[in-house]
Amino acid sequence: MRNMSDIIEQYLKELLAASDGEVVEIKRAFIAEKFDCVPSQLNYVIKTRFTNEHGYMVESKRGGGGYIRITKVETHSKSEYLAHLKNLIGPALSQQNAQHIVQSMFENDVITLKEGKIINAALDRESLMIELPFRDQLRAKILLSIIDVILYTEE
Amino acid sequence: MRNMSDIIEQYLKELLAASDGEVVEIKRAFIAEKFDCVPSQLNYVIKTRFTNEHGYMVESKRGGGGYIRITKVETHSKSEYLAHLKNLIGPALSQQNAQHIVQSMFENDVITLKEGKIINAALDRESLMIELPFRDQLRAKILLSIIDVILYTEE
DNA sequence: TATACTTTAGTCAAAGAAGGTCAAAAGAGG
DNA sequence: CCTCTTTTGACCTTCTTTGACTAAAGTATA
Repeated sequence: MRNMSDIIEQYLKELLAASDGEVVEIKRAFIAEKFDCVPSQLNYVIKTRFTNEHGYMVESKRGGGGYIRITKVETHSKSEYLAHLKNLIGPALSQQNAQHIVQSMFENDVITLKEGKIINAALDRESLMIELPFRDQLRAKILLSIIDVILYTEE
Repeated sequence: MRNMSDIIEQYLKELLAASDGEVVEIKRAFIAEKFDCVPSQLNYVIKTRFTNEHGYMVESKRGGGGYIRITKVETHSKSEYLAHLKNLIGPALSQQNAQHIVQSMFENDVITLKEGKIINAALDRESLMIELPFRDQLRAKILLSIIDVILYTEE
C-alpha cells in the first residue's frame, strides 16, 4: 500500500472487523507510536476516511484515560431520502418549511411522533429568540445536525 | 475502565444500586485509601459526575464521624422530575450541563437514546453558531421547550 | 464553659495526560 | 508546472491527578 494514511486506515478497519460490535477504541499516541508517525496523523486519517458519510461515528475524550472510539454504523435505507432533505434545507429555513420537513419525516417513518414534536420545539421561533435572517440560518443548522443524527443512529 | 475517576464513579454507582433507598454514605478517606488515591479525588469525582444535573444530591459532614452522602434524586413522577430539571436550567445553560441533563433524562427513562441524540444535536455549540453568552441563553430556551414537549406528550 | 486538639471534609490551583486544530512543507499525479 | 493529498509540528483545549491549605465538627481539658 502506498502511504501511511492508507496503512493506518487499513489497520483500523481490520481492528473493526475483528471486533464483534463493529467498534474500536484506540489511544491516539499509541497508534502513532506503532506506525512511527505524529499523533495528528490519526486525526487526518479519521477526518478523511472515517467520516459520517463513510458510515462511521467517531467519539473521543481528552485527558487522562483519553481515547478515540470509532464505530461502524450501517446507514439505513432511509439515507437517500434524508440526503434529499438535507439538500432541500440549504443555508436557511423558515419555520413553515421546517414543519413540513418534520411532518414528512414522520410520514416516512424516519421519526416518531414524539421525536417530531421534540424537533419542532427545538426549531420553533419562540425558542430561537434571535432576529431574522439569522434565525432561519440557525434553524437550518440545527435541523441539518439532527438529520445527521437520525442518519447515523441505529434504531 | 480507563482512569481512577471513572472507576470510582462506577464503584459509587454500584453501591447506590445495591442500596435499597438509592442512598449511599461513604467515608472520603476510606474510599481514597481503598483506591489508593488522594482524598480530594473523591471531591473531583462527585463534582464532575454526581451533580444535580446528573440527578444526584450530595450532603456531607466534617469532623469525627464525618461522611459524604450521595442520594439519587427520586424521580417521583415524570412531571415532578421534569419540573425539577426546568428549575436547574434557568436563563442560561452550558453545553456540558445540557449533556448532563440529557443523560439524566435518558437514565430516568424519560427519553430514548435516539431522542437524546437528537436533543444533543440541537443543543450542540456547532449547531448554535452564535456568540456567548447568547448561545447559552438560546440553549436554555430550546431545552426548556423540549422538556415541555416531553412533559405533554403521551408515549 | 471556653479553649485547645483531633478528625474529617472542602477548595483551589498547578502539574500531568490525553486528544484537537491548523497551516506550512513535502510528495504524488497529471 | 499545477493541483491535490499527505506529512509534520507548533500550539490549543479538555479532563484528571495531586497536594498544600482551609474549614468545620467532635472531643478532651482547664
